[in-house]
Amino acid sequence: MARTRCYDKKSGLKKGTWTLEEDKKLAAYVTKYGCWNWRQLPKFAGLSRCGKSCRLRWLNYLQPNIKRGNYTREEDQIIMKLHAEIENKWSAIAIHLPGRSDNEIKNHWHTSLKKRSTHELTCNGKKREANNVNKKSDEDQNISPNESYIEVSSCVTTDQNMENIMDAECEINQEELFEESIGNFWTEPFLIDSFISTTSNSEFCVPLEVEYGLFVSPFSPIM
DNA sequence: AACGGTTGCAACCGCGGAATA
DNA sequence: CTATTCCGCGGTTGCAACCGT
Repeated sequence: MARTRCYDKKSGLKKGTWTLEEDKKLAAYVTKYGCWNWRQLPKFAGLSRCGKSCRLRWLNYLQPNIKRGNYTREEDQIIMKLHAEIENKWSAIAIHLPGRSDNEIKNHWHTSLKKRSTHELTCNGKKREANNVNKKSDEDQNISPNESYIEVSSCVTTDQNMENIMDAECEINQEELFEESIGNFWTEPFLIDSFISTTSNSEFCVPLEVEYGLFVSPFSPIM
């Protein structure tokens, strides 16, 4: 599944699959002190990793509100709809799917949704062609080509309710989303709780600014 | 059972933009 | 204004698991 472990002699930094030990260290450190500086963080957290790698690992895997497992039909529909609108803006799409990282969404798109989308486009094309025959009558009834298209594209949205759900989803106030995720962050019992309990604070080196609260990340529990 | 091809996903890489000196 | 540093994003890669023959 994951890459085999390797070591970059040039930089002296480790690459490849993260071990449970590394996960524990990173999760415990970020939870306690926040991500005040990704580049410096691994040094203080006692990790032989580059900052980018730590950031990625945290965002895609260790973050407490991260949702794992199968995508729901709603999630698939949201992704496909947003991708049709804004294309490969994965981070923007991820905003509409709390708990899913941009990387995860991107992977999901490339592995399954892309094929489905292509298939459905083909399917729509055929339907649209067929519908062109009836276009004239639509115009007579003051129905725009778009409306007509939406109507026949049942292949994409077989359930009108789903469309409504998605539209509502898109209108969710971003502040609410943020508050919700922060709320979950602090209140839900997470895997990392056990990490923290098993990782003593004394294992970390902490910059004075962080230690004494001179610098506080907005994501830090110190807040 | 063995093999080769395909799939799913974690992780890396390079680039661009924002922030800072 | 320029140079440098850092972060975030999107594309790509590599590998284990799965599947079909």
